[in-house]
Order: sequence, then structure tokens, then C-alpha cells
Amino acid sequence: MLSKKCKYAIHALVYLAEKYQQGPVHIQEISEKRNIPKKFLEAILLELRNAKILHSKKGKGGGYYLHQKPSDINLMEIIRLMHGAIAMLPCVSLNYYEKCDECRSEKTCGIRDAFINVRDETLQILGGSTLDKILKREKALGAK
Amino acid sequence: MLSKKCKYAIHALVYLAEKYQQGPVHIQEISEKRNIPKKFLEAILLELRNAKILHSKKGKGGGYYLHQKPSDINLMEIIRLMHGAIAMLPCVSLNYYEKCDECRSEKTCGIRDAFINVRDETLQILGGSTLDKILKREKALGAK
DNA sequence: ACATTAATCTATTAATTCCATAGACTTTAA
DNA sequence: TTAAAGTCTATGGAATTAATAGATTAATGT
Repeated sequence: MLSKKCKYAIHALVYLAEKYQQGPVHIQEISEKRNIPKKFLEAILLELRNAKILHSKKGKGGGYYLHQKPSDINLMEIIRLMHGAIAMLPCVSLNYYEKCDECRSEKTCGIRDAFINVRDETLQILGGSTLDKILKREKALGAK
Repeated sequence: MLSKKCKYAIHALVYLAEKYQQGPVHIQEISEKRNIPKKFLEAILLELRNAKILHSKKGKGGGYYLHQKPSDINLMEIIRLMHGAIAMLPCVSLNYYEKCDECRSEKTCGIRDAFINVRDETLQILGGSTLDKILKREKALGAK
């Protein structure tokens, strides 16, 4: 299951995608509109900013806004950044690889194979889920 | 990421599949051969037994053994039992459904769709990964 | 009947991760 | 120069996960 942090990040980014090219949006607004604890959201947005997904502007009239186009930001990268590995086992993770300490030999492990397939399918789907697609879908479903 | 408990369960079951129809195997042996803390393993095997995946026999010559054929036990059911939901969001889980409290409306949520696809692909793969296939693969890869 | 073997049950503790909040500091615009 | 808003550091609590300890129960062979 994804962490709250990660879900909050996705919701916040979708919200910002909706306001793309409309100037900075402040934390307070996102926090209220999407029911995310403000202080927690601060930390999340900061991290997204350090990852160059968001830009920010301090002071009056400041706030956060997307650094990239909504069509260039996808769920795969958001999840990797905010949650960590996407794979179900550390030993099949591309970005967060670690040796499974309960395994004897990766070469002869019959279990990894299935999890490699799961990983690849998952990356495929999440990598193709961009913010603009999510937004389009919400509009099609009638979200206000 | 899967919990250790779940990984231990998978390894123990593969070990027992290897000894299928060769009589009860005791906890101690599985624990030693697969580097699983004995006491922790006890609890795991007990749970698998309560779920009718294993049978047990007490006393001298006792131990655990598969209740079903290795071709009838797959990773999907093991994970659901030992780890919980397979979906990445509670609101798209088939067996552990819960409303996402940070979401406003499931009907108009543009995010769920991708996670439903991930879930379905994952179930497909894990559901087809049976103990006997895992064993065959290990033999093919040259595990002793 | 008895001793031994091995699973079962009940508690408890330790470690880790996750979620959330507090408060001081910095930058920017009006 | 004052108010608005992001930035940084630190901390606390809750929940979950991992592991251990000790007593009990059941089956088996002699």
C-alpha cells in the first residue's frame, strides 16, 4: 500500500496540474482543498521541489507551481520519489536494489521471476499515467 | 515491499513443496535450511495451517506438510494471507477494500484507474505463479 | 505408563516506520 | 518595514513489524 505521504503528493500534484500556468498556489490552499495536514504537506512539497518537479516562490504572492508540463510528470516517478521502490522485493528493484537477506542465491531463485514480471507491468502502467491524463479522466468523469 | 513474514512464508512453502509427499518436515529443519528465525516461523506456519494450506502433525515424527498440491498453491493467495492487500490503494483492493479518506469521490477520481490496471496485471501474474512452477524454475536454474 | 519429541498457545519486548506538529528563520512584495 | 509565504530543524506519538520467551498439549515408541 502506498503511504499517506505518497497519496498526498499525488493529490497535491493533480491539484497543481489543474492550475498549471496560473501562477503560484500556496500551501494553505492545497491543504484546505485536498484535506492534507498543512505541516505535512509543507515537507512533501519541499521534497518535490528539491526533485525539480515543483518550483516555488517565497513571500507575498508566492506559492508552488509545476516545473514541468503535466504531460511530463507521471505516477512512476512520483511514487519512486515519495514512497520508494515500486517492486515487491528489494532484489528485483531497479532503483532501490538490495540483496534479500533471506535468499540464498539470486541466480537460482525461482521466486524472483514472477516479481520481475509484476515490476515491469507496473512500471509500464504507472509510467504512462501522467498528470494530464489523470486530469482529462477526471473531467470526463465529471469532477468539478 | 513485502514483509519479512510474507517472504519467510513463501520460502517455507517452496521448501515444503520440494518435500511434497515425503512426510512431515519439522519447523527446526525449515528454519535452519532457509535461515528463518524459528519462533517467527512457528507463528507463520500456524497461520498457514489455519488457512488450510498446511497440515501438521504433533509429537515424534511430526511436522508440517502441504495440504494442497504444489500446483494449487500460488503467490497471490500466500501474499493476501500473510501480507494483506495486493493493490497499491485501499480503494481499489478486491479483498481488503477501504475508502481512501483523502479522496473526495471515487466516482470522479482520475487516479484509481491506473491502480486498477496495476492490480489486475499483478493478480494475473501472481495468481499464475504456483509452487510447482517456482520449483521447476529453480531446478532449471540449477538450484540444489 | 512414561519419556521424548515436536507442535501450539499466550505474552511480551524491541525495532522501525509513518504521520503529524511546533517553532524559529528567510525571502519577497507592497 | 511589515505582512505573507516558503524553508529548516527537531521532536513526539502511534502503529506496525519482527523477534523472543516460557508454558502447554498431543503423538509416538518403548
